[in-house]
Amino acid sequence: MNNHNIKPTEGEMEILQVLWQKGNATVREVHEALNKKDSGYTTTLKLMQILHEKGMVERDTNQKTHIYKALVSQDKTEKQLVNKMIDNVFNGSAARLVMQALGNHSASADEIDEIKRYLDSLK
Amino acid sequence: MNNHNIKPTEGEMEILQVLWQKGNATVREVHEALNKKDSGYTTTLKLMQILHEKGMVERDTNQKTHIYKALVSQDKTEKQLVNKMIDNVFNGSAARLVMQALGNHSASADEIDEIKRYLDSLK
DNA sequence: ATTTGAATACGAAATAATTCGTACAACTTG
DNA sequence: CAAGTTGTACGAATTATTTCGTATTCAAAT
Repeated sequence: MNNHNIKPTEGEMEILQVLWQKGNATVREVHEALNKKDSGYTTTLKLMQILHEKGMVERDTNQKTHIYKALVSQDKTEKQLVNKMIDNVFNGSAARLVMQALGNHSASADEIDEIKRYLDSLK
Repeated sequence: MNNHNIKPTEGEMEILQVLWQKGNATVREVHEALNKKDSGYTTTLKLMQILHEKGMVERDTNQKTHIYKALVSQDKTEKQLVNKMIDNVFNGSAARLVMQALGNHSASADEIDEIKRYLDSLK
């Protein structure tokens, strides 16, 4: 099995987000998308280089300005983080996490309908 | 407002879990509940002392063996972590987190039923 | 061609988190 | 009561993560 123990740090996750959203991007684009006032350009660069070392992103170095692209799948990475949270925080109960997530302002009526439809499709 | 920026680390969370579950416990009880083969008793002790410094737990020091109890609410702490994940990982969409959590082996048929009942109760 | 600006490389400092070693205090119990 | 056991205290080592400083390269503009 391939992508076994990917465990992006928090900083790495922020960058992966941007790459997933944009498809591919330069360091500057990522840095600006993140719009961090508390850390500089070279910090973002370094983090992206680390992601590359770890094999989580690839980059095209044909031009002077490298272009990055995520190699790890958004879906798998998300699942991994969610599973980790289910284990660490909710004692293994996916249901408890779901209910905690829904007992939130964040879940609108529309979202709830969407989830119900999804649940039905699982049957 | 009181509990403003609680952000337990991963190790701290594990301990809080045990305290929430047991109501209160000694360091040894927590350490054994965690059953970590890779770190010793004094590590658990230290972490619990840090939790105390940070005001997340209280302890009864009347006996030689101190008895710890969580001060932060399980519900609030869980909500905080879930909201953080919704923001950081799912771009603000609770629904996406829920679906990711359910598209898992971890969600059994029983759990799915339970969630459906819960969703109905929200209407 | 020289200067300037924007990029990468990368070691190392700064910060955060975990883990441990060891001193010492308080209770067994033989 | 002496010896062993179990506990806390806490500084310091270790490890992980983030951040930065600075050298260097490349390309564009003067």
